[in-house]
Amino acid sequence: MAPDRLDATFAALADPTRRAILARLASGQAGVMELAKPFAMSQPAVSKHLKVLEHAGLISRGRDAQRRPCRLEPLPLADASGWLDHYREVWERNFRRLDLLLEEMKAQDTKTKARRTKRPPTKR
Amino acid sequence: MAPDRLDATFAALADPTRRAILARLASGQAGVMELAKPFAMSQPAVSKHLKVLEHAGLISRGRDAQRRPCRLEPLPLADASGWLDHYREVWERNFRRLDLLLEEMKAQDTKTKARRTKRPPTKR
DNA sequence: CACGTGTGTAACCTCAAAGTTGTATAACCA
DNA sequence: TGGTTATACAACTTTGAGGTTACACACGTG
Repeated sequence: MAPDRLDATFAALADPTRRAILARLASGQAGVMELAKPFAMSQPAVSKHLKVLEHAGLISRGRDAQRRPCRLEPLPLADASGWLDHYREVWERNFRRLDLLLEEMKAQDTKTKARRTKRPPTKR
Repeated sequence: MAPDRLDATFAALADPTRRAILARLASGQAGVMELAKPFAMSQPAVSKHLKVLEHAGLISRGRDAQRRPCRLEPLPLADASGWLDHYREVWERNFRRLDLLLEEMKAQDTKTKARRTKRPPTKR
């Protein structure tokens, strides 16, 4: 799973227009005009979004006369999902191990020690 | 789950430096200097990345003397993961229903019909 | 108090993303 | 053939992301 691939996938997903396009494509393939209709934006703009999605491997395109229908390509979604799940799992394992608490205790200890060695010239 | 929130989350995850920071934080909280060490980049640059992550709600920050330790905040990860899983599921359901195949058959039929009505003046 | 350390902020540069309009290409339709 | 439809491409503008350096501020230490 190349990092560049994840870069492209997450960057593609960061735009609400592109997520909406993917959502639409989840219910079947569609042409550019059909995809562009719901958006207050020109057709070239949508074509650019499609190019981004295609470059990220999230969609692929076919031919039907002068139309270039788009279809969803779920593998990059699976990769991204895998990355997220991996780190969520790691985090939860660490949370269960109470590493966080231990680190906070250590920090607290350091602070206390520091305060202790600093006390002498203060009020009293 | 507001769309802006997903925007911020995915945008934050689109940068390899930030993903690496999150990976590091998965094994416990850390200060800015500690996080900056592995990267060929200045401390302010790392601070900017941390600001992005914090704004996306992916990390939160505490106080330990002059240090501002960062800790992973997994909820946005769960949201993003949920979005991905949802659309993967929808896509797979559609795939099982063979919608794709049906649409391709329909397209094929249209093309055939068109070719049929166009034939007359051609060879034969 | 003076100093070093850890961080945040400001001003700046560069580049690419996201949109626009206008035009070209390609396939169907009359 | 000429016209319409679906799409791509090119050139341009604006905005923001990601990096830099220089500097300010807060806090613990000698």
